[in-house]
Amino acid sequence: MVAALVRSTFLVNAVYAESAREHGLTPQQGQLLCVLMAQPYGMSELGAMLGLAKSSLTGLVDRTERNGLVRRESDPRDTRAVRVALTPQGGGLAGEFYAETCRRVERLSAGLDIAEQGALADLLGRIVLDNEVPVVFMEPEEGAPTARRH
Amino acid sequence: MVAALVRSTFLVNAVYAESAREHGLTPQQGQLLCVLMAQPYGMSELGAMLGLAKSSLTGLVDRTERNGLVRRESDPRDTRAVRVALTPQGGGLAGEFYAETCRRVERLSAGLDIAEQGALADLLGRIVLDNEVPVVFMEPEEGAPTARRH
DNA sequence: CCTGGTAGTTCGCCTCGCGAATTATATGGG
DNA sequence: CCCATATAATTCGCGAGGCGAACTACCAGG
Repeated sequence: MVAALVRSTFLVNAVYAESAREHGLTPQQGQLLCVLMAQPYGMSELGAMLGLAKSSLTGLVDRTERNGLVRRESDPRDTRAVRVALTPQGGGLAGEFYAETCRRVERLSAGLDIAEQGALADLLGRIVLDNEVPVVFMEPEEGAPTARRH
Repeated sequence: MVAALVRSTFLVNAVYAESAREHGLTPQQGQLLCVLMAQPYGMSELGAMLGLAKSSLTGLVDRTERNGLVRRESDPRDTRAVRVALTPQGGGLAGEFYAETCRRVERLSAGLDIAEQGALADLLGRIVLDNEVPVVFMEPEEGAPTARRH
């Protein structure tokens, strides 16, 4: 089991990275865009979600901002804080990247029938829930009652 | 399904990276050690297996060698070539890292019963097989199916 | 106020990954 | 036998990514 999980991880990683590359993104920048599709977040929140140190986040947002995909907005409630939001361009790219990545990941399981895909989704979904994985790649609103807000 | 797969990928990644870190390894160096547990390989073979460009491999092996975990041996059959092998120290560390990582990944699925773990292993195993084997179906470029070059 | 916590940034250091150019060796055809 | 070409690795320069420590600016509670 472990081996299959780890190997599928490398497989999905490779697919994710390639999809990002073809959209002119690094995997990290792609991940950032996907997280921000839901809503803007502060730097600290992003750091927690992506599992990065604050200083790493600063650099990532810097580079992504330099590419025009993301914008730092000042938080009216707290002068210190910053809200990172998608620019229109970033939003468009995020949508395309997300959709294309989904298509490719879906293609990986083309050898499974519908029931098996459902079973896989259920099992992995439970692992993800049990381990409290941050929402780095959200569900587009399929039937999974995975209501977890922050 | 896609979302659960992607999110579990990030989860396993994080576990892998943390296990590596606690063994004094980067994830890449850990991966290199794990590959070499089976047998020594040439640089080109390693590049294909890990999905890295030659120049990236040189650096990775340099750093890992500098840490005393790996050794370049000259190939008697081909003076140009090099065989990368684990040092005794590297072999020991590889074993520990591998075992500990397995333990942690296993722990991720602690919420599933034995039958469910079996089902998950089966489904993921099929995905891995379906997508990793087909060296067959490839023609447009020089690219291999699982190791993507450009 | 001032004091302690919080939000982000900056800095220096390293790892990683790539492509292009380079070196050295193999090998096959003429 | 020799040269042309292919192959195995390395080197170089560049940029992305990640970290911890130190720093700045601001919030809040007393």
